[in-house]
Amino acid sequence: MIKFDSTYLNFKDTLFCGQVFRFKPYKNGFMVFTLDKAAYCYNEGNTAIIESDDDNYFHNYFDLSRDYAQIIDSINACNNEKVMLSANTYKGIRILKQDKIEALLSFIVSQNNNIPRIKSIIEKLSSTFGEKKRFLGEDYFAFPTLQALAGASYEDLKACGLGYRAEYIKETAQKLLLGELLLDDMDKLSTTELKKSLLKIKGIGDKVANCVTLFGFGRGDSFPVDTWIEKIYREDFNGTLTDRTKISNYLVDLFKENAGFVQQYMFYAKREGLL
DNA sequence: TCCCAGGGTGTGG
DNA sequence: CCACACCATGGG
Repeated sequence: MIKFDSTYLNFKDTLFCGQVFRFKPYKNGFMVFTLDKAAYCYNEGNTAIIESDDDNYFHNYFDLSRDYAQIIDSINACNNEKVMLSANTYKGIRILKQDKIEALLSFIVSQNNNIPRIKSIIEKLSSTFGEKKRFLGEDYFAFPTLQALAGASYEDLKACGLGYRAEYIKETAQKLLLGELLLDDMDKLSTTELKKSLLKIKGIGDKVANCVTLFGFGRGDSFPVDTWIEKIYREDFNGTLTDRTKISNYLVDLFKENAGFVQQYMFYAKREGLL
């Protein structure tokens, strides 16, 4: 069990802010699934509590070694009211350090899709192709192995709701399985070079690449721009650019290594109606 | 029925 | 380089 101050760790906001898709309400909090692991997470008073069978893994997963007070302080020096309001309201969000492969495949699913459907597709992929597991008396399914996804038929993949993304998932799983894509070797690349490498994968454009560098590789100098962020840029930054790649580059340049955190605070704030 | 969703690819200019 | 049709699917 892990106990942690809840000032910068709010499970509801961290899970619902759109960075992750495998979790469900459970008792006083949530059950969170990643790869083949599970954790029961809840806030109680000023304490955040994580019960799992692999505390080391979840300590890293929830990014517990990072000083979020420093990030919030740094953002509060930016002199932009909308940015500061978002960050201070949702300072309980942490950027999860997700598994690279799970993040990459999950955000391929996310393209031109909405969050409830992304969740349901990934759940169905897991229940169809993943190993059945059990934690705290609850059944769940592990994220599918590369072997399972690479060997799946398009028919079975589409039955999970993937639509035209089925071929992206299968082809990417095959490349990962065969070692044609070595994500761990890409850790040493600069973020610019890393994005360039990810863009070579069919099904990954600038937005998904930014999600993978941020949520899978922990690169703060990423700013995924989707329809919501484009709206924020237009309405809350009074921006005039229309090309999403240029908008992303502009915002990364503005917030540097904290860009990804700003992105997530504001994305959630916009969706929650705060902005 | 059309529009939208954490967009991307392929083609034609 | 840019514009635009098209890509499955389900909810509003």
